[in-house]
Amino acid sequence: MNAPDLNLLIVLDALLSENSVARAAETLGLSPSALSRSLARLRATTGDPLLVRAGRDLVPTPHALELRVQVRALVEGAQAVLCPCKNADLGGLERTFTIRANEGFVDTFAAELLALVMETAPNVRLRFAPKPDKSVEALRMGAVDLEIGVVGHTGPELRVQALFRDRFIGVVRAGHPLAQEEVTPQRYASFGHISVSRRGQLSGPIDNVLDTLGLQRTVAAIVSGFPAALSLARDSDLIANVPERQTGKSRGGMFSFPLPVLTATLTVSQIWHPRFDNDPAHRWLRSCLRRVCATQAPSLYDVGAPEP
DNA sequence: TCATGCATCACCAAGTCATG
DNA sequence: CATGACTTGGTGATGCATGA
Repeated sequence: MNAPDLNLLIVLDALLSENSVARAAETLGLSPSALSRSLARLRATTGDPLLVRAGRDLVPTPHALELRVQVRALVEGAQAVLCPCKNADLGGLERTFTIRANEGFVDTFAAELLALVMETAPNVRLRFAPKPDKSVEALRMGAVDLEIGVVGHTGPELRVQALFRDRFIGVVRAGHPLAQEEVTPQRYASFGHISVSRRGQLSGPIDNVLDTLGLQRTVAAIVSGFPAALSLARDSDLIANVPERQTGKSRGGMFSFPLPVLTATLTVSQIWHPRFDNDPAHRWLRSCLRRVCATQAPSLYDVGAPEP
């Protein structure tokens, strides 16, 4: 039996990352011709064209797209095996971790997390990326190291670990008429609301609950993040509905109240790709996040799962 | 139409490995 | 140890697609 040349995996990984023979060659320090020949061997080995011409560019075949994530994980796994001690020395570790989290989480936890990280690994940088969407592709491709959020439709292979529970509360400006008396569902619904939605959705779970009570609220504004909602509420008579734990630092001087309608609590989790399961530096970062979240939300930190 | 960028092919050199 | 087959990567040439 002829064993396949495993070096071809590295070539395939570069090709599927760049979608270009020339750029992949540059990445690997080879000539375009040498890489083109490697691509020919890959085609012969897999029995699939893998990349086909589309005008001036190359585009991956469906089979290549299927292989992309697997090949990336294999190459990174091999690199981890061959350099196992590279990341074990946290004091000398130089690495940038990309954490995708909403602004509220960054406001609340980033400073303490950074302090904890710097204590052990002074050369590590944290990049907090916005959440334009909930695409799992960035986790799969390694563009994002950790995702922080409520688990939705994640990829089946992704690892999830609960960090803390949160709940939505209502927030209005100081001196708001709502703060003068008990907040009943009727009074709550009678004021204008600010909806937080990246996709610009007008209604959500709160509307469903109000609907069962025969009530309807008016959403006067839609914003993409919780800090923006609080800022708008501070200067208007609108009600912002935000998660309690992730907005603690931004609500100073405002009136906060439990929602007068029953809504589900949120479980905020850290989510990562299994390729990082055994990466010492990644494991350490996950433990730092758990520690910070446990410190900042001790009464709610009762959902933690053991680190795999 | 022509310049440019890109992938691929033909040919050559260097290294590896099996064989006598 | 010498030799030949095989593999891999480089150079240069070629063909194709695109945009000015």
